[in-house]
This record gives sequence, structure tokens and C-alpha cells, in this order.
Amino acid sequence: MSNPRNTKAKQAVLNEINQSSFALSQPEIFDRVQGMCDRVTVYRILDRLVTENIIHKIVNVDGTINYARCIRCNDGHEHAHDHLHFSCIRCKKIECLEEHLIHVKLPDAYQIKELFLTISGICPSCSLS
Amino acid sequence: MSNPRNTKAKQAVLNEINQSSFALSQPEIFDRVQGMCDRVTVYRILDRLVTENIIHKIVNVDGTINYARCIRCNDGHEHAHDHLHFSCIRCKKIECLEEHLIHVKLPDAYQIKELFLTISGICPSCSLS
DNA sequence: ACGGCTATTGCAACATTGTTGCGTTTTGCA
DNA sequence: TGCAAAACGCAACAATGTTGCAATAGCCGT
Repeated sequence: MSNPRNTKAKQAVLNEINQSSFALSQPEIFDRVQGMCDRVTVYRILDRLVTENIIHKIVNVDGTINYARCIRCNDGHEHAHDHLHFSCIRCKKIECLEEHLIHVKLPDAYQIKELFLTISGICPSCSLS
Repeated sequence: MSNPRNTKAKQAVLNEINQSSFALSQPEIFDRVQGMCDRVTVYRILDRLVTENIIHKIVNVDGTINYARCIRCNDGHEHAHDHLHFSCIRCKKIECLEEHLIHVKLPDAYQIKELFLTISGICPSCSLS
């Protein structure tokens, strides 16, 4: 883990995530890399990409876990989990609305580490149909 | 379903949820009702309690699903999902901070249905140790 | 270009979580 | 009390995620 390697499977997974305009789940990613690697490998690649701060993990309103690229993490900074996610209840896709930052003040006894704001509803493209 | 019944199992499940100061997962609830009923029954009871607006469903930052009582739903109103949840990364418990309501404005194309703000960090009791 | 260290992979097996169908039991109401 | 429907138990299945271990393949230094 100290020296991450660039394998074909890792590139394929990352490519799918980069290509997608919304967050993908593990099964979706596994489908898209089409027998490029084992199911287990996808899990492990996703874990590594998360710890390497290359992608981030988003929990949908139904508890399913999705992955998206870290837009504001290109500079190698630690990932900031303080923006907004929009989760469409019709097409099930998740978008990151990175421009909406969240600020919340709680009593001092609560040590805030990350903020997860997920809004569910109908996304613009589903609104049209 | 039009006429919900009050069974022993349902009472036991609801009792555990009411007794707890934080949100419980299905496995936690099943453990606590100790062979009172089948695993499947707990799932079905939880589903019913949610549709009856008696409890609500909270997704943790790790994707696990927890259940808590609806505090503001005692009057039979539809449940409002626009308050804040605090999820402790140490003890894994989830609290509802109902007094913190969330207001977010998005472009008109987004139809907002529910808001889920979950903050993860260290809760007051874990901060002490 | 080569060799070796070790990160990564594949496979098999297992664990957890959640769902469905169906026959049986129990509840609430007439 | 009796009956219709709600609720249950059980078994089987499905989806998702984890672990161990032996085999493979990147990457670094020479």
C-alpha cells in the first residue's frame, strides 16, 4: 500500500468513474468493466482509490454506496466531505453539487469530522419526461 | 395493511426503539428482542412502522440503515425528513438532532423531496473517554 | 533489459443483509 | 364466538461485501 501500482483493472475502473456524469455503484462499475477483472478486485480497487483520495464514497438515500471522482482533490489535498449530493429517486443517479458547501454549528461537545448532505428528489433530466 | 394490528412482536420492536436514545439497526433490534420472533418478521415490522409514520429510517455514513422514533410525527402528520443526524464514528450510534432544520435552495429544475443531512464525528459521550 | 520485492489479482469460501412465497397462526371486529 | 385479513414462521433465494491464500504482474534499482 505504500507504493500504489497502476494496473489495467485500476485504470479501467477509474476510467468508468471519470467518464460518468454521476456516481456509480460497485455493481454498475463491475458491469461496465466487462470481465476485465474479478468482482472482488473491483471492491479492492475502489477501497484503494478512496484511501488514495482519488475518488470518494457517497451513500445514497436508500443506503446504497456509490463512487465518484474527487473534483476538488486533484491537488492531493485531503478530501473534503462538506458539499451537497443530489440523489434522484427516479433514475437513482447521484450528482455532486460541489459548489454548495455546508456549514453547521453544533455544541462544542460534538466533534464534527465530515458532513454528508444528500437531497433526494427528481433531477432535471427526469423532470423533463 | 388497511387495518394495522398490535402484535407482541411489534410492541417489542417498538419498545426497543423507544427505549434507545439513538437509532438502531435491524440486527441490533433483532438481537434485543431475543427470539421473540423471526428475523424476517423484524424486517416486516420495521417496514410497517415506517409506512405508518411511527418510526423513520436513517442511513448512516457507512450505508447501514438505522431506525428511530419519529418525534415530530406524534400528531399523525407525514414525516418530515429535513432535520439533522449525528453519526458517531466511534460508537456508531446515530442521534436525531430534530431542532436543527435544514433549508437549501437549488435551481428550479431540481425537485426536492427530502433532505438528509448526516454529520459524522465524535459524539459527546465518546469525547469523554 | 533483468531480477526481485511486493502490490495486486483470481478464486473459492464464507458472512451479512435483505427479499419472496406459502401455508399457518393470530388479531380485531362484527 | 366466528371470520376475514393481517401477521407470522420457515425455507429458499438473491445481492452485497469480506477473507485467506496461492499465483501473477508492476515497478524500482541495477
